[in-house]
Amino acid sequence: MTSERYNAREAEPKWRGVWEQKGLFDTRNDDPRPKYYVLEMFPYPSGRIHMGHVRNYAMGDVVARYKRARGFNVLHPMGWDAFGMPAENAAMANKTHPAAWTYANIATMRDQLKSMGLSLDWKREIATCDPSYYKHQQRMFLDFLEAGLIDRKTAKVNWDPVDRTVLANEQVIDGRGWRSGALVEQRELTQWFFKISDHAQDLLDALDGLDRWPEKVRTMQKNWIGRSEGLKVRFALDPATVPGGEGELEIYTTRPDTLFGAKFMALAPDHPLARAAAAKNPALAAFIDECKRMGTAQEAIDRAEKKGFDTGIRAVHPFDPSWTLPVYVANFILMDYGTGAIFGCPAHDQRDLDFVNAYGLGVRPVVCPEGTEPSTFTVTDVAYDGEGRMINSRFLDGMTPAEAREEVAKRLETETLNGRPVGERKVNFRLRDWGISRQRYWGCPIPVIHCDACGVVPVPKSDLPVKLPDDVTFDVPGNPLDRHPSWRNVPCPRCAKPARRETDTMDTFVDSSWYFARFTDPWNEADPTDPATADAWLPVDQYIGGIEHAILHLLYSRFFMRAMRRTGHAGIDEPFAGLFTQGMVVHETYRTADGSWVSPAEIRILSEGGERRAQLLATGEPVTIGSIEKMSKSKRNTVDPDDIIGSYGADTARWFMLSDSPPERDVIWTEEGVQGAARFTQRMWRLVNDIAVLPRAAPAAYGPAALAMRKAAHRALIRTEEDVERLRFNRCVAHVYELANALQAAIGAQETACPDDLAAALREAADILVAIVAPIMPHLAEECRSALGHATLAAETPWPVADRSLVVEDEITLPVQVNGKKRADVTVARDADSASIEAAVLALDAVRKALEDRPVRKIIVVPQRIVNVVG
RNA sequence: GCGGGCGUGGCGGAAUUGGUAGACGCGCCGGAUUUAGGUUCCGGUGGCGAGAGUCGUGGGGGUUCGAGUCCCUCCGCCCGCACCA
Repeated sequence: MTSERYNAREAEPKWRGVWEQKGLFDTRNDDPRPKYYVLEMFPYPSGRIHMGHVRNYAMGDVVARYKRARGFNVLHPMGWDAFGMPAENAAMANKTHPAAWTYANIATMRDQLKSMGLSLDWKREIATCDPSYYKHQQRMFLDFLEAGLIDRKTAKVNWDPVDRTVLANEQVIDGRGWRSGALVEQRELTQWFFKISDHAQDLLDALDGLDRWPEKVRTMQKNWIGRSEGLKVRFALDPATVPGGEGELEIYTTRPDTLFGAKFMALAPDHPLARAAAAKNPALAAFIDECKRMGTAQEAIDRAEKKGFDTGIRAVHPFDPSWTLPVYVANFILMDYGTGAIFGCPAHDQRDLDFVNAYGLGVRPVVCPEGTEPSTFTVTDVAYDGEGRMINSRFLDGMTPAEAREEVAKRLETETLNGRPVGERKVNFRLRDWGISRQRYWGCPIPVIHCDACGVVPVPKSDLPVKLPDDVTFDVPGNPLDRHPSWRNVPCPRCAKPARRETDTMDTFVDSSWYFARFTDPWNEADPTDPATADAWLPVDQYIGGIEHAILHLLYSRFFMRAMRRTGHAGIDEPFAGLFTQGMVVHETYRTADGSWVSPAEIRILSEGGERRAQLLATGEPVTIGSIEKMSKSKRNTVDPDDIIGSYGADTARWFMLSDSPPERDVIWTEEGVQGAARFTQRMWRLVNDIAVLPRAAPAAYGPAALAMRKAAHRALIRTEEDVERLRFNRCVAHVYELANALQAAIGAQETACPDDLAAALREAADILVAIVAPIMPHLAEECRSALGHATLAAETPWPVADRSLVVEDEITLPVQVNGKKRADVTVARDADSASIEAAVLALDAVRKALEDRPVRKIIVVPQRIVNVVG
């Protein structure tokens, strides 16, 4: 009976030292055991770790430690997503260098992560801002360029006026830059693009094979890729109405079945035909200008009402030369989707309906819902986009829309205009190419040189890396590389004449698109990967991170893996076989009377008669308890992991993080919850010490109490296995509590000396308890294992072998229902047949009473489950 | 508007996937130990009822011997995408 408390502050560093000294978590590539690669999304070195990191890395560490105990060769590495804007902002604000700021943050955060007791292979640590990393990224850029995976083109791009850089479509959220929050403008710039859209179909198809990804993420990617099947249709233009002899207008539609409901054509404001018409029509030109002004901000586009301008051009209906349609320029048509032109069918498209209602162009329904009389079917304010039968559509009448689509496609494919088919089937994707050029300093330089004579010349691979110059300043806005002559001006590698380096750097999402592959062989100086080693480790078996990367990082990585395969750096397509997206850490918010936010560390919670109140620690001033929100600096509702680890220990923080809330949901951080977790560490320690003093024995047989103990232990073991495999950590925690409760009850029930059989059962149960706690609270597990007299470390102890025969009961107690309501229990032999169970059930007083003399109509016996008597 | 998810005690959540609703934790109530306790231990804790019971998983309906779980319908909340032709 020990009265000594478990001292996490002393024990935790001690055990970490032992693990490190024995190199327990260093992973060898030549280890013959089956591999398991578990990876958490690597952090941006922002300064200090936050509770979100603690949650993320605690989850990954449980998986890593569990799989290691199960005999896998586990790869569990850590690195730093170290390029990016905040380092430049810090450099501007503090007159430091981005590298100095970044590496200092890395040093701090590495220590913090180490204090969590994570079983990481630190020998594989990488930082993306290190030339030893980005050198290989530049090499792959050149390989991709050779393989035709990269394009340089002028395109309308998203320009962030605050960060003064280009953003990818994926980085524009609600029309604003994902970092700066500034309204994004559209600009024409020459940029480097990864041709991700060439892989759209493959990226879409392969989603079906990612069965260990959350359905939600797959759906989001599916929608983002945005495949649609349709028809390109070329409309002849009435020669009398065109500005400059244009003969035709090509549109894209997914609803060719509604062609007989067409009421107008519409062009994007920057469509060539619109420009040509505007050249001769000042009013139209003014309208287009107005659209463009609106168009600079994505958000304005979303809110703008439907506006159009009649160009006076008439388009000829493909099925009727005598039928012409007005051609409008409209503000809701996008130049970069389809062909930048549409035909409008108001009856069956809400947008088109709004448009004709504004311009008085009329509506003609061509699809009639089943059960509605065609002659009375009208569309006024709400477009009908459902199924039905074709009407008002000549040779299509009576068909379903699907049949009509096929019929129209068939006819238009064979019809010709100017010697080419009028219609052409076309699959369209919403996914655009990935623009990677950024006008920033703190990123991976794009390894090309611009020569007036030779054009774009790749930097010879032997000259890599193209290192960032150190001597830069951030006192003026813009890209310091642009104004660094000695770095920028270089001879052309091809003709040796004066030339200029590319001063754009790569989007930081490029850095994170292959780091998981680099971890497989981070020491390789010659190549980005050793393909055989990469293929042996990849795909990542379990990837864990936030849902915010559902599209950006995960889609880019999937593309990059394919590109690496094409260029011989790996042999697989999909980087992440299993993906888990964890929830956020949230906390109550607090405000003083004047409305300013107060941090949890500054207040005291008082509870009186079930009412919770808060007051300021310093002054006693009352504080309002507000809603539960994501931890954020602005609302000051953060809790510093250092403080928690300092006062309670890493194990308590890890334990609480994984208790209660399912890992995919948000977890509410509460002081009471942490204290509960801390209480359990002490309880576990006492329990283990109580058992450690019991005699060691090898009993010949186990009595009922000992057997019950063994059953409880093996049941907890089996359930924990199931739940760790499915990442249901909250249930794992519950199993631990249940076993601890059972152990405590068994010890408490002993009034005299503990018999040998029970002592042995308790020791076995304690070992199992330590084993199932170990992945979550690894330091405490070591201390307990040592107290129980074992010489080996918990971290290198194989997972206990569950005895499944123990959890199979000889006798089982079945609930007995009468007409669906539980009235009794019946205990029968496990393999009792239905007839004997029925007899036993009918003999029960409670059953006879519940039946109230009604005859038994039926008895349902569900083996091992339940009995229901129907009377 | 389109797509996805969710709704269970005072709170976080379990429920073997159609089979005893509320595991486990937090909180709360009572008792014991303690000079004291923000320690530890024991007991209790969905509502109503003295009790046998009875009601109960957002509301209503259905399928079934049996529904938190399946179907229909309504209500509420959350997330993602959004003029994509």
